[in-house]
Amino acid sequence: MKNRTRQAIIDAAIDLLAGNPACSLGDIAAAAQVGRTTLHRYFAERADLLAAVGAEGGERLVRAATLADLERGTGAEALLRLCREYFDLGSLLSLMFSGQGGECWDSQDEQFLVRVIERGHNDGSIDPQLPADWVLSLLWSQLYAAWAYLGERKDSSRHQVLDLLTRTLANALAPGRS
Amino acid sequence: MKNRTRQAIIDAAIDLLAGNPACSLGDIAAAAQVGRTTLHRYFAERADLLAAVGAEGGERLVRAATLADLERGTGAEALLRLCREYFDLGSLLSLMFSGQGGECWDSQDEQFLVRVIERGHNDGSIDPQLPADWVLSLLWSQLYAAWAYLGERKDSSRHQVLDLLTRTLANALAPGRS
DNA sequence: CCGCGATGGAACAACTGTGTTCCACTACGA
DNA sequence: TCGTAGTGGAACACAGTTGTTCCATCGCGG
Repeated sequence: MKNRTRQAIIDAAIDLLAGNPACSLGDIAAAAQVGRTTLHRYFAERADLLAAVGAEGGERLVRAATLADLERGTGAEALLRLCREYFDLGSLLSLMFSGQGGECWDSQDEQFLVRVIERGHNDGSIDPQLPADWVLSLLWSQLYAAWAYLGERKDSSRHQVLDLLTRTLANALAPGRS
Repeated sequence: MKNRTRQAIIDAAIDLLAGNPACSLGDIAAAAQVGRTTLHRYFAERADLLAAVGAEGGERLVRAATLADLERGTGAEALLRLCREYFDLGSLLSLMFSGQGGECWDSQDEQFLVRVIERGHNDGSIDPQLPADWVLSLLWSQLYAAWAYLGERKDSSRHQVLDLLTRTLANALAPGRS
């Protein structure tokens, strides 16, 4: 099963690189339960593996965005649905946030999200005083915070943390009560 | 001026480590406009430099917390003042957030902040449904987001970004409008 | 049973970062 | 002028990572 092995390597790479972007290929190979030789057989250079990880990450992001059905409801509702889908991406979040997210983040996708936020500006569900790119920064940083929070405190359930995340994010984006 | 050199090295280390926690000592020495030999003369091992950076970071954090005068006003007001002070710490934020913040983060300081947040729970300025440690995660993640946002978009002024940060953080912490 | 694809291990050279030693240079005060 | 503290450069050995080559092993279908 060639694809099997390839996928195992990419999955392990995502997990390890999320925690330590400078981790060695030997560590990744070990985590994937694969010899370092085999890893090099699939990805000749480190850069090749990073590219594959970036591509995989990009796919997962697009898939999550599709699942979120961003056209439906108000801008804020769509963004919160996206937030829930992204939260399920797990350690990929750390990789996008701390690592070189530029590798897999398509500016086309970003433009799409900006339009969703602007929809929220117009329908009154997102404070128009918050620029769209600031809202995106906020989304990513809170996603990362929630993921890290879940990792540190094993006693809180995934659902509880997701609830905190959506509550604070929704509040942060809501227009003032004036 | 021995202290002069030492401080230049630490400052350069904070700036460079914030961007790349795995950067080489040679890079840090160059950024500090100091020979690598001199760097090793002040900090025999890499760990020694990291410890000094941690100590410096801890001092700056405590100083910022003191300036914020956390005993005054409601819990939320105190936290927002702290946020403003922390924002001025600049690249140190990245180091605390992405890097091994555990090096300089004193659990005693953390307990103090937890009490401030609990004060906010009691005086009605912070949503009691948000656990104190989640509020802290939120504070750090939004601080980091704001700092990164400012770094990417040189056209937005420090004041504008700080305004966005305090607005969204204040909203996120506010109790529900029910 | 044989061949073949996939794999893992061992060994290697090249490179980078680290820590050390030694020597030369400069500034400054006695 | 001399001595000394602070510094920088060159060179070295050492360790870890990387990329490569070669060979041995395992499973499976012909």
